[in-house]
Amino acid sequence: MDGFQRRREQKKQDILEASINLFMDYGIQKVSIAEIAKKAGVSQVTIYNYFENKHKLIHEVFIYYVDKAVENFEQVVYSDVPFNEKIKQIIFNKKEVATQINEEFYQYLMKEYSTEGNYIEQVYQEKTIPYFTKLFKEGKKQGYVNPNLSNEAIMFYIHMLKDYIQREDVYQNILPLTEEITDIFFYGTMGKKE
Amino acid sequence: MDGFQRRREQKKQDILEASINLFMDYGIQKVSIAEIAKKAGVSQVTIYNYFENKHKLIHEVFIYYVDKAVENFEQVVYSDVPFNEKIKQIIFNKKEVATQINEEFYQYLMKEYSTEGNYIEQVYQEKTIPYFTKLFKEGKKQGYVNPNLSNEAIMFYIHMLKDYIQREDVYQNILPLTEEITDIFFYGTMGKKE
Amino acid sequence: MDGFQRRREQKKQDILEASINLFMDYGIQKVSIAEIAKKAGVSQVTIYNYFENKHKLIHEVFIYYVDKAVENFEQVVYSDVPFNEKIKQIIFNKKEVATQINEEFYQYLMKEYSTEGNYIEQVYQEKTIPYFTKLFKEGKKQGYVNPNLSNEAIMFYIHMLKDYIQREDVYQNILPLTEEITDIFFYGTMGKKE
Amino acid sequence: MDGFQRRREQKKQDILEASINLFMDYGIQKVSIAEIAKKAGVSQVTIYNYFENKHKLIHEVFIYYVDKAVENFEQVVYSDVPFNEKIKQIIFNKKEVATQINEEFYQYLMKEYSTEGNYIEQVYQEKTIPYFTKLFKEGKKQGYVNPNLSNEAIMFYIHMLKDYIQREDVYQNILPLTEEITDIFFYGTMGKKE
DNA sequence: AATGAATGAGGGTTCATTCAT
DNA sequence: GATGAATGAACCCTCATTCAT
Repeated sequence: MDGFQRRREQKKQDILEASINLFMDYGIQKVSIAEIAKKAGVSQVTIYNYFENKHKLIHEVFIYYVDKAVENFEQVVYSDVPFNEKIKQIIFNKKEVATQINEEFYQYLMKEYSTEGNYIEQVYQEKTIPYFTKLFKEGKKQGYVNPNLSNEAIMFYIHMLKDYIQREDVYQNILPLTEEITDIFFYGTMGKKE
Repeated sequence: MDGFQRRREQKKQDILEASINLFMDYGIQKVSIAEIAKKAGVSQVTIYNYFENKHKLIHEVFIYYVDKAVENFEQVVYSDVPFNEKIKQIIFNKKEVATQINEEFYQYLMKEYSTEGNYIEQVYQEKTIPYFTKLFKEGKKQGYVNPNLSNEAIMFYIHMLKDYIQREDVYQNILPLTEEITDIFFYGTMGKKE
Repeated sequence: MDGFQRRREQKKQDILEASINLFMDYGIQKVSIAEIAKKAGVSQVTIYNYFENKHKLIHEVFIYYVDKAVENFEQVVYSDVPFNEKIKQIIFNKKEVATQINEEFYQYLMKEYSTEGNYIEQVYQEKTIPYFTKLFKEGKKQGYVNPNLSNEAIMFYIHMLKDYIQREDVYQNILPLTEEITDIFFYGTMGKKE
Repeated sequence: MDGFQRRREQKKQDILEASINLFMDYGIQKVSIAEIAKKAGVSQVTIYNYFENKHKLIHEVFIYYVDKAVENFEQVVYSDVPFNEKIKQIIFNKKEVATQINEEFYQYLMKEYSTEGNYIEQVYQEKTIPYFTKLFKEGKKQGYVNPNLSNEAIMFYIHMLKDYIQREDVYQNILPLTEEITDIFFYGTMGKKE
């Protein structure tokens, strides 16, 4: 990649990063192209040169985000720590984008167009589910997961925890509860067997 | 309340109902005053006569929504069924608005202004927490809740489940998992003690 | 029609008139909604309140224009003057909009959308052609039209003359040639039979 | 002309050809510099290197077009066929650009600036009119043109026919009428003398 | 109190043109 | 001389809000 290419790629990254940050802070619809342009330090038209229109930009931000999330997930799954540690990391590692998508993102895209849903579905089938399967097999072997439970149900719980905790308004308040929350995840409200 | 008053009150209700429905379906920002007016069968200006501006309208919709939710919650708590049934009802009774607010609502209001947060906080302190406390005491007595767990942690789980399941895109897919999900809530991923 | 209705109708007319004048002078694409608004003495948004979008406005201007033209044509056909006089009037009466549409109008609409074409076609079948038929029968009886000629060919000539002469840049220059032009129409370049 | 010069000249031609084709198909205003650049296989800036700005480009396209038209006209006039054949060729030979300019071209340039008008006027005085004079003298000698008619009037007819028939929307529909149309041109609506 | 009509401000997008390499 | 990248200005359109009746 020559200098031109590299600078072009860099600028694209800048715009994507500016977008993602603003979207996270203010939601998608509230953020205008003008704002993104300002934050990325380019003119509005430059954004159009790279992304054609706002929806295409959102789409690429979305892909960028999903890919980063999956990559992150992969790393944790293949890391060398016990099962319960992995779960904790998956659930609580904020900013290290999630296996599940931020709600407004998701809902926005689901309602407006369906292409994005396909991408998510595909990534899901090809990557997320296999990782989870591997993970749960491990969990069962280590005795953390009841073999009678379906993978779906556990995945649901993990997604939910991860997604919910990611919420700006939630994260702040539950940090002191981290231990208890993981405990409930493993042992339920009834508590540990002795 | 005389005829005038009553008709006035009725119209206000109509507007609130129209608003809440549209907000749920399309999100707050996508819904224009014109659309609300049309759905409520009044002119735009009438909305302004009752609510001053869009933000005030949202605010009142919000109050309306929270009050309804709390009322609902109260009923379940005081109903005559075992603890685990109550929990199931709280978590899975869709449409019977929640103890927790729809995310976009919340985020929107949190970001824009802080007044609403105070109201929620107040309702929380005065109503929601006491109900939960009563509920958990019951749960502990019936053996469903480990006495060592803090109320906060359990409330966190209930809120999360309720809120997450309320999501349009989620609800459809997890209905068959209902039983398993409640099981995990009570017994954790490790499963029942025998 | 009450005062409200009348004023509304009046304003709509104002906008249509402003549009048609500007379109005639500068072409359709060069004219912005802002300019029309200014000329009609209303705000841009008012135009949108009446016409939804620019294309719909153009469409209505178009209908307005075609209808006026046909009406005009009808009057001439049913008037009480000899055939050759009628032809002269049809061809040379400028501003009294034509049986045929201004080119840019036509081309623009033909290219962009096809609905308008249908309307023209319809008016053509239902009104213009019958009037022409009547007119030519008269012309043949009065000896101005060779019975061997098809109506289509004569209509072509009339349309052409009318349309061409309507052109801003042409009209000015051919006024002194009026007589000769009508002569050529009736007698050809070869000239009168004696 | 050396290699450099020649390649330069070639590129200019490419741009002019690309422009003229696009202008004919979509009208002047609808065609962007970007589109021309793409069709000509050069960068936008290259166009600016050759033509300074869009208006200058249009101007040169215009000259190019007029010159080609006159050249074409000249060929027909000096060809070795009878008068009526020449007329037919002038009028119906589509694509072989005309003695008269395409309307949008003309109107656009007339309205925007006046320089182009001068060029046309000049070509007109120096070339077109002399050719026509020669042509009509021939026509009169061969008995096709009434000697009492002014050259202006006949020129008007020819221009009009040529220009009108060039129109995309017209050309398609009048092909079957070719014979009749030429007949009317020579003999008028009253028909041939016997 | 209620409405139809009107508007200023702002958003997404396009385009002729210039900058930097 | 040629290009990819960048831009200011303008355009169509929407929306919360106000005016006039």
